[in-house]
Amino acid sequence: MHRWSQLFIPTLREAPADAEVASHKLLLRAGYIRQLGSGIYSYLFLGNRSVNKIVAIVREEMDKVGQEFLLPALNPREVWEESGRWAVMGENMFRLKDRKGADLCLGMTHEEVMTSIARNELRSYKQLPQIWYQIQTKFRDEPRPKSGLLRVRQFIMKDAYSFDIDEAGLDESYNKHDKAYRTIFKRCGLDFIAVEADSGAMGGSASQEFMVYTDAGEDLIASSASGYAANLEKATSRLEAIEDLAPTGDGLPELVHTPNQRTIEEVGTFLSVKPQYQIKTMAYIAELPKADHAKLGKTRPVVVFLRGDHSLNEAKLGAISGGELRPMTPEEIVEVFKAPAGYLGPIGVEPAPHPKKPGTLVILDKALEGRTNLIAGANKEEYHLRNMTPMRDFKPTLVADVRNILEGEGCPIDGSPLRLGKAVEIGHIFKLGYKYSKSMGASVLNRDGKEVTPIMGSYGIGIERILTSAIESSAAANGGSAYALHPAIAPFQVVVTITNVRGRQSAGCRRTGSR
RNA sequence: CGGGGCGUAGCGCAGCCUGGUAGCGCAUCUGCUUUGGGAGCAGAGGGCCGGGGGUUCGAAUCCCUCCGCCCCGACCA
Repeated sequence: MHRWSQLFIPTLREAPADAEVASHKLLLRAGYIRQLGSGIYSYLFLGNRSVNKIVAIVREEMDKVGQEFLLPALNPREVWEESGRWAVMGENMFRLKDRKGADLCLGMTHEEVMTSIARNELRSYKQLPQIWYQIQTKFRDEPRPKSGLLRVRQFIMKDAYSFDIDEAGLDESYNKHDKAYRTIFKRCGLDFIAVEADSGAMGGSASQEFMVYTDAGEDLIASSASGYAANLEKATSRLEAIEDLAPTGDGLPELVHTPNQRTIEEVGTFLSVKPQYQIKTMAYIAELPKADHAKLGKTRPVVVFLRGDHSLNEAKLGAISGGELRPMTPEEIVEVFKAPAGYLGPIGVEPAPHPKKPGTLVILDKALEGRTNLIAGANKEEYHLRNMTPMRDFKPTLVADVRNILEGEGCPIDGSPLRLGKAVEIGHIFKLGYKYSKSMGASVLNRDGKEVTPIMGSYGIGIERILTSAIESSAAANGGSAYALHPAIAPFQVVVTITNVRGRQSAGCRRTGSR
């Protein structure tokens, strides 16, 4: 039992001006945390109690599937060189030198260290599967720490790693984590949602993020009543069928004079055609990764055709094009299209025959598949074309889903309306594959006495994010100025307060309060 | 890193434009009163005005520079 009057709980009537999001203000005001620097926070008594309770829940559930380790936060350069991430992590990694001048870094994640242990110790398939986890402080020199505890440079993560003999084993380890995570978040009282995530350049076969809807979040996710849920970078939707325009003239592409009509809106108004009957042309340059330089060159033009009222999802496009995307300069546009922006379209653009072959990568968004008689730029100043029909009048390098879905569109499972909203990621489970076990040379002997590379998974939970997202959710339901935590993660479950000091009975209770 | 903003008492702010060495609310401390919903009255303490340099008789106020923090964009727990 603690006596409030003797505790250090520095509450604030007013939130410091630096605090923007609700959880940040409230954590400060309730005396849970204090800021030390950008993205660096001290957890005071109350904050630490909550964190400890969350950690206890995480540990309890994780002990059901794995074994707890504690790895060093201070890592020598060598292991990170082996995986290639000493270079990849760039500025995000805190680096330092020891007195002898040797390079060290502060761990941002621990695939390398875990794999080095696995490599040194695991010899036989009989030792697999293994699930090793830890609850430890991570360091990341974020480009922009923000929103209080939501995005910081030092935070507590539960990170777990699985080693299996084959994919079936990985599936099992992955599913165990999926289950454990759901239990953990439920016990913490969170209203969470599991979404399909972009596995990105890491090249894993599956990846799931656990998200909590909140405006303070940085991700956009879509979900529907059917149970479908996905990160916007992955989300697809069912579109209502559109009855195409009737062809004009002979039904073949027909030039229309459209002086000074450049945007979708302008052309639409000018020709009295809604945006969904138009083709939007987007022009990018992909700065390709070094591995592709020999084959595809340093950069390649990427041209995308979208439905007029749709917007491009750069993450989806980036996954297809590879490399970093940037918009074309006016000069580059003229080079590729032979026309200035405002009149761009498919005709005359030379598509690469295959995504892996050099040349302009031309992508037709799936939403335009099967459409006919669309309006598009003519690649000729002051002209557009009617009757444009994809695949008949032009062929892209490939057809792909590269658009952003919109709120209310039908979900791909049963067509029920999609809810789109910002969310915070509280956990992520990820089928890693062989990336680290291979690059770092981990292997075990299989049943046949042959050396095989174990397959890995990695799984993370942001401890503080459980706290912050819980507060964000509660604050949102209370007008932003108040919150309540689930007893499982609240610093205290019961506070006894005397409301009438004159009442002898209650005054006498002072010393007998319970936890 | 690019763009925007801020840095004056523990917290929230005013003063800066139109230089004359600092003020308000809350909090804190003392005393008295009060006591069923974050008390009232009276009094008190507390400020390197982010750091350094410059202009000036004189700088919180003007100029230069550095530092820090927040917000908007590329990352991820």
